Amino acid sequence: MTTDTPPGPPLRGRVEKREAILRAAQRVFGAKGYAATTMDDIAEAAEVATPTIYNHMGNKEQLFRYAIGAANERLNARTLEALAAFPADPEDLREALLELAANLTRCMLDPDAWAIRRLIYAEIGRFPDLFADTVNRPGRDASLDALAGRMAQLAHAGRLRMDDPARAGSHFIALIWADLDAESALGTRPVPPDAVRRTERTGVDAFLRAYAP
Amino acid sequence: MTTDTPPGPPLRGRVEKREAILRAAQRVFGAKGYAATTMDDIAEAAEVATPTIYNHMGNKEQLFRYAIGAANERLNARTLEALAAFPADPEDLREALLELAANLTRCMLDPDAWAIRRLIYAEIGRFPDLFADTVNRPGRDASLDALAGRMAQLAHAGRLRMDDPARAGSHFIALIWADLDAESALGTRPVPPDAVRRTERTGVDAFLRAYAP
Amino acid sequence: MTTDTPPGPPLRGRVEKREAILRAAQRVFGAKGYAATTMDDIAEAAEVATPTIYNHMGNKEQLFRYAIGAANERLNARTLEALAAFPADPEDLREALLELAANLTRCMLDPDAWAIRRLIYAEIGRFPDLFADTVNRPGRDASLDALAGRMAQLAHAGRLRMDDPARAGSHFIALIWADLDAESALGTRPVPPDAVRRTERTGVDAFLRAYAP
Amino acid sequence: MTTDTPPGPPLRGRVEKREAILRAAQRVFGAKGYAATTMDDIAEAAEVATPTIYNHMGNKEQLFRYAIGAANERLNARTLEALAAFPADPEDLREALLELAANLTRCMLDPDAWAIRRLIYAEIGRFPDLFADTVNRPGRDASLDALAGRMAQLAHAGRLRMDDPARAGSHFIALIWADLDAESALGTRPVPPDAVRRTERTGVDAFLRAYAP
DNA sequence: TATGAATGAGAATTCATTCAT
DNA sequence: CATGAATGAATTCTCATTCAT
Repeated sequence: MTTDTPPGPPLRGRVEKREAILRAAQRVFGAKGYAATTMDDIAEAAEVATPTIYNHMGNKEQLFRYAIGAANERLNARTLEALAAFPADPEDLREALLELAANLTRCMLDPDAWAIRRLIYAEIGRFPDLFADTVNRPGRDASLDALAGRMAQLAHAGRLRMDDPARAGSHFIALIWADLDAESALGTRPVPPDAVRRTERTGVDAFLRAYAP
Repeated sequence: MTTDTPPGPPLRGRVEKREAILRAAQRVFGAKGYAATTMDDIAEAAEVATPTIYNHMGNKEQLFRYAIGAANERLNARTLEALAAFPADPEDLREALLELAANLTRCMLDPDAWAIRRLIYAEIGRFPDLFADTVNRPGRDASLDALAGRMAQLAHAGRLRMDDPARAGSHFIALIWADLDAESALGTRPVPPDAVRRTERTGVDAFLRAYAP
Repeated sequence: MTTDTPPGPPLRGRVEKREAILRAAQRVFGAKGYAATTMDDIAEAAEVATPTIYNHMGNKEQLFRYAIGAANERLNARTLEALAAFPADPEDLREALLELAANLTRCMLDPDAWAIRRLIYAEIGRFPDLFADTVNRPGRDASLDALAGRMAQLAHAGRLRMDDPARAGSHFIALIWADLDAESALGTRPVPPDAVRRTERTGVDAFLRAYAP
Repeated sequence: MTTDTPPGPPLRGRVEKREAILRAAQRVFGAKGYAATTMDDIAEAAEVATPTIYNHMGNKEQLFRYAIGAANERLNARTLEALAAFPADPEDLREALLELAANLTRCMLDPDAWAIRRLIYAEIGRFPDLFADTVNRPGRDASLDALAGRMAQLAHAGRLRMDDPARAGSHFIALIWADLDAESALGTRPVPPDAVRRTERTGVDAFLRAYAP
């Protein structure tokens, strides 16, 4: 075949290299923060020459945005998955909520999730739109909406009682998370599984006391 | 009289210089993050020559620790104050909890508090002991202990019912804070006061439903 | 049929590509100087891929030489043309010299000519042979020789009086050019036509006073 | 005298360092051009650490402007000196003009002068104001004004005849310079002294023929 | 003690050039 | 041949830190 300009994504060539760069960037940025991470660090981690990063990503800031965006997408997908697994009309509500809580804390305690969260906290000053555009909008909002939907279903089914399903969702998250952030020293210290379980259980129970009909 | 501070805004004595450096460091670190802040930035903000900072603080890392420590102390004092203001045996429990909630969120939404929180999130990777030694131990723990004490008092007085006062305190904080972090875009966006009030109110009410006898 | 040149302004054949590269190189080198010009700049201006330049021209230095050479050739041709247009035995000598002066200054004030002149000034340090081999020899020398020939003719015809026709030619050029270089800010500022005319006229008149019999 | 600056010229003070940097910059820029000169080159030539250059000069462009400005000043001073040495009412006009011519060509053929001239030609594209602000205004204009003044004096004394002294000055310069630029290959090749003398002499003679009363 | 000046060690980014197709 | 991708080697500029006063 002659060359008939391969149609499709304009970004051509070694897609694998692009992927490797993004993965490496997530890893290194997550470990060292934005400013302390050098492009050479990432190049080395990705096993690529430094200029290759510039060819693919433009500059450090762009790379950061791409990396955050990609990581966030991955993480949000897992959160939505956890929510999707929640049964429409659970037989044992407490049991179902406990499992949901376990799934959610697992997502939130994941080292990658912590890394991203720390990065966003750290850099929101210099990337003010990052939170709104990249993180909150497509990620957190979607998850909270989905959770609110579940809450509304439960209310409609008479299993819970609430005025504002979105608020109930927030409260659910707040209660099962409680002070796990402090316990894990912002993700830098593993939390013993039974401490997590206990936090989830007491959270779910408080939630049920507050929202059971 | 030792120091005859020359009139006007001019050069200060010894201790005042140290104070000025610490204040400047809190301000600049808080605004730009650790790595993006230069010693010259701080020197300029403190109206001091750069080597003076080294004379007083040793090096950048030390300065950071001192600055975080000082800021944290100030912030914690205010939190403890808020807790101390809680009446021992409130007449109207809901009213008292609402006021406590308002005091606590005021502390937590304070721009300085956000700046410190962001810094700690950002740098905990490179200052692993910072959280444990400087922040959590003398600060958060004290506050949570004080709150737990209040909860225990209320339980003992039969106003609330709970197994674990510390946990109840965590739940209280969690509920009145709910998603104020997202609402304020991690402290980079002001939250309308009535949104804060609503969050506090729904939080307090959920708490009361969960913990009232 | 090997090439099925896609329609539009598309890829050219072999020689046209070489031409396009040379033209682009003259343009870009002329605008930005040697060191500040990147091969990618030229590739983009020539609508060619960068390696194609290497295929055709070897390397940056070679390309520079080729480009300077080609531009110089073009410019010199125009100068020689102007000289050729000078009548062998002009009726009105002053008129004829004025026209010659106008033709020559037009060549010398041409933006392309300025660009090349600036380039040569700039790079003669790093391309010492450039001036001798590429510019002076086939270009300037030829023009000055031709001008000297004209002068000799005029002397022989008794219209002018001189010892050294080459020197007279230099003086002619010098006088009609006078400080047009400064007036045009080395070619970066247009000179009003009547200022040019005045310079030519006063130059020609001084020349005639100096060289008329 | 407190400080007896350690022996030799090794460690300098403050102003001396600035001077050394400027001298080195003139030398290196003059030899290699703006873009091809690195700050490290200059630092090495000045026996200074690279950041010291930034402390003193800001950045490369600033340094270039300072260097050009300083060199230009020096050169112009010498040109004005040459003009000042011209006698108010010379006994032998031709002799005086020959001496002036010799002084002027000496200034103009000076390697430093050539270096600056080449730099300005080279960089006027990227420093459009350089010529107008730094070079032409305080330098060339002053010299040409002074020369025009001399011409006017000579005209007033009846030694020369002219309409426009400034133009006569330009013509003088043009004639005594003639094609010395080409002869010296833009300053990269020494011109034998007697070739210079001959150019001056023929120039002065042509000038006298054109402007003698 | 406080400071203006100096510097060694990087860091982001660019560029001429070469592969592999 | 032409080209998209890749890279080693700079280059400008910054910064924490130290001297010398």
